[in-house]
Amino acid sequence: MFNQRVKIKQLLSGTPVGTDVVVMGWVRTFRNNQFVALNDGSTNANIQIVAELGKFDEAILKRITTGASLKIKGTVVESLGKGQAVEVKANEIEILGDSDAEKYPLQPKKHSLEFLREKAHLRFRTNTFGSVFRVRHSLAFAVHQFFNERGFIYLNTPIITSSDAEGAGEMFRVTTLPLEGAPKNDKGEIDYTQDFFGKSTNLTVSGQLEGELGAMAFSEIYTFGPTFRAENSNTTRHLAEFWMIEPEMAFNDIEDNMNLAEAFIKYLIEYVMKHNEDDLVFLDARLAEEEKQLPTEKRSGFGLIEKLKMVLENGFERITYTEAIDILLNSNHYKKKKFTYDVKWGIDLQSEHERYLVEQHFKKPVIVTGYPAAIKAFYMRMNDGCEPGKETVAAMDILAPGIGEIVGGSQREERLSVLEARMTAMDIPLDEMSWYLDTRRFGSVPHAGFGLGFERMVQFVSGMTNIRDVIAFARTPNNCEY
RNA sequence: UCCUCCUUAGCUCAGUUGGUUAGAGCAUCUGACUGUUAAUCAGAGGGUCGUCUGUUCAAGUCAGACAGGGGGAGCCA
Repeated sequence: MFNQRVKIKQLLSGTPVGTDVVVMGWVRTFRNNQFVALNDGSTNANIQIVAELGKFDEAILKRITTGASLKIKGTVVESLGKGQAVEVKANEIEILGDSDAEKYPLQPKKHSLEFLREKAHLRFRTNTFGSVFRVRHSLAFAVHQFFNERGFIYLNTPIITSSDAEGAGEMFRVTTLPLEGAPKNDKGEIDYTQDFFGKSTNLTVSGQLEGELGAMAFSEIYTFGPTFRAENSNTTRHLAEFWMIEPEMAFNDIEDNMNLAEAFIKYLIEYVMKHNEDDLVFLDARLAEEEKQLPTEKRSGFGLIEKLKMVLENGFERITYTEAIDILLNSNHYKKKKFTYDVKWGIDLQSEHERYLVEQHFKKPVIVTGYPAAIKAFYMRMNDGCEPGKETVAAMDILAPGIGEIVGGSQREERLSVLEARMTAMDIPLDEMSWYLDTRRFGSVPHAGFGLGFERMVQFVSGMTNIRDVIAFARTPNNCEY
């Protein structure tokens, strides 16, 4: 058996002095021809390997370069140096893989995130991305644990869909038809009956509609999978391929929905604070360093861990859309005409408005409910007793400081006639959506759900400002390396 | 897609009003040192100044187009 090694995280957290160990990892630095800082990704902390002078061949020592992989047999000893409590005194050094020092792009120094983005295949070996992706893993694990503890069924909704009624964004087409000379029908349009599925298909933009079908049997389900949007979005918070978590709960209304979403976000944060303390401490310091470079007015004013604690300790502010508009209209910001976009009832809130509410006014996450029906999707439940012309739906968005919309959800329209009327008004073909409408025909119940953008959650918890730095291989317009 | 800024050594960046042979730190290589902590010290190599076109006696520097990237907006999660 090759692998009898001890992971560095475990080694550093209490392997007794005097133990013989096997350690493997990649060289971060090699100092003084004697001291190797070795890292295996289990933690940002390195184990110091000591190669005593004269004990090893010069030829072997020459091959210990940044990025090379080593297998070390040695003994755990108390360190004579100051930087670490223990170190491994090497008896055997095996070079598993060489790393040409002239070509290896990562140096023991600070690199820009932009540079590392172009070296996405190697950036996992840096402290920042080590921490980010360990935090991402913990968040993913916590997602499953949270729902599992509450009896939710993990439902895998399809990646390829024929439904194009969702309206969540531009879609990527899935086809096996040739680009040149695709078969045409009598109308001169591409004949999708000859395509692989016998119809036009796309990559999913949301698993929600299928998720609702599951909720109508299991009571509570969640999805957690990749989602695709072919929007030409070039921002720090959009990806063409991203991961989304979409719980859907029967016998739940909009308030239950908000309660669950808030509990969920807090659970995720709490989990990471408990299991990734070292990584958060590192990311906290990294963010503080980054913010030092910013002009004062762009700084968040508090640290990463401080922010996460504040979210855990304080409830999310809950306001209606109408209240949000009033707050904006009464703000000095508005009176001094500092908003680029005008504020009045009926508009979709612009990011500057959301940011004002979250970052200036409340200074904590805000849940906005009761949006105008005209600006929201067909499946959201019409609120009863609205003033004519001011119809609202039971929608809710959770806005987070620095990220903006992190959750979008709603109570769904369970009344068949109301839903059909809305779909007709919005030109959504009822016959194609018959399978969806069946949920309202056969034992319809009040139900609700939401979508949480996983990468935005990772951004929020890690403090990374660009979404491309919290997914392993980012897909954005004009960028599909690896 | 729109607005805006940027592109000089492997990386991070200087480069004055257009003017001789384009610099620094880190990295790399060579040597020294040997309990170092992004080791230190000495020396060396390393550049089609994003690409193309133009203005000019002369362009890293000025202008235009294109490409790539950052930030912001819209769309949203």
